[in-house]
Amino acid sequence: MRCHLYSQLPPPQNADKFDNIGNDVALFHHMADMHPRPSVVEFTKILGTIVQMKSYATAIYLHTYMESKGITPFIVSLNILMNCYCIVGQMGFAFSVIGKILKWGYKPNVVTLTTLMKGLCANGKMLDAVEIHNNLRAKGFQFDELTYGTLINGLCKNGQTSFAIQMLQKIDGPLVKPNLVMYNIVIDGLCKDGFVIEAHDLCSEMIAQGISPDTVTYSALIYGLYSAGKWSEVSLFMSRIVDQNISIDVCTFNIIVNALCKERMLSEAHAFCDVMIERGLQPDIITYTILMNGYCLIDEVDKARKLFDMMIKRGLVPDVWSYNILIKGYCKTKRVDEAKNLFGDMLLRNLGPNIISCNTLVDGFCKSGRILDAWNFVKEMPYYGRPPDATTYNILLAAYCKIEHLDQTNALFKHLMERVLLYVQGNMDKRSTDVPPSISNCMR
DNA sequence: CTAGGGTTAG
Repeated sequence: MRCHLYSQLPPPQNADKFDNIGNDVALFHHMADMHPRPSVVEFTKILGTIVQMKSYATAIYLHTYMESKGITPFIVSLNILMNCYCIVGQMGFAFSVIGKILKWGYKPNVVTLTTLMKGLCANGKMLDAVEIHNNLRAKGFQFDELTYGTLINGLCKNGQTSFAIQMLQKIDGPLVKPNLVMYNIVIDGLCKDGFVIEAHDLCSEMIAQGISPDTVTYSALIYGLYSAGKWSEVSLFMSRIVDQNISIDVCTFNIIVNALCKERMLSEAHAFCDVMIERGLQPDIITYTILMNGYCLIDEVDKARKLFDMMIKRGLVPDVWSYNILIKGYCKTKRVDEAKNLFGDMLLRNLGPNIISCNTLVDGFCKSGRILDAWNFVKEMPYYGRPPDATTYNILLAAYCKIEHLDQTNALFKHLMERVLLYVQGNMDKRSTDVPPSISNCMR
């Protein structure tokens, strides 16, 4: 079976990004053959550029290549290598970089250890990170403010906000002091945990310490206040921001606009966008997506579509999220064919889909009573690079049970159960290999 | 002179 939507896919739009990396790789190879050879600092600069472009595997490869060419790495290039292994989740290799550092006669420095700890925090080894800190601290190793920022963030993101607060209070020494970034992380953590009052108190404490809140602080607090339904406080903040001309960025505006949209206050949301534009800030793709979501929430899909088209006219490239919101809006108002058209549009422009786009459509077909269309679409999904997952089968089963009152002799139901069984078995054999590698690389 | 910490939408 072949799907024509898939065969019409244009070449990947990030092709020139690959070219840039290709240039860097070629330059790196070329430099390795030059006489006299450039210093390791020059090689390291290229590694840094490649890491900036998030091509961690390439950076790892080039460092290995460098070593094979007899170029002695130094502490900075090894720290970059450590960071790459941490980001791709290869913590075993990350630890082996410590061995390399010692082998070449260097000592792991504060950057090495901070990078390693960040990797541990991000890969479910929070306790190991804290333990490394405690052990080395007991031996007199001096960490800096970036280390504590990393650890405090790790604690908050791993559901240990109270521990993070303890750490924040404990580090108040002559060499390392709590700074704005640390406070912002904890304030955000408290807000996300639903402790808005405590977050607000911590903010006051921070101000008392002589640290002024910035746009990140305001973002976290406003997000927390509106999540907790504290609307009078949110509007207090908003009017303070407008009256005192407090400098905030697009991100903070987006949080406010989102809060207004969730409350179905679309005209107020538009008014806030105007304030934003008056202050010289351009609405970005997230602003548009938030507004579109607001219109879909009140079933005004055509207004959402208008915004979508306007956004494209302004030269912004929609992403898979903005498509998904509009697809969901069409499905919700039982205009599934328009949703499917948009889905095809997304495919042709090579901007998706992801599994959520697919499941939204499946759900849309089901909710419109078109279970056969839903089923046919599920069969197409592997050709879009998104084979059905557990959610897909949940949607189908729920819809089926509702419509057919669980007639177990029905052929479609039998077929569906077979597929569910296959899916479960497949996941037992090889977890997380849902996406075939061939077409998954252009998806997000 | 090259390396390490924080915020937003489904």
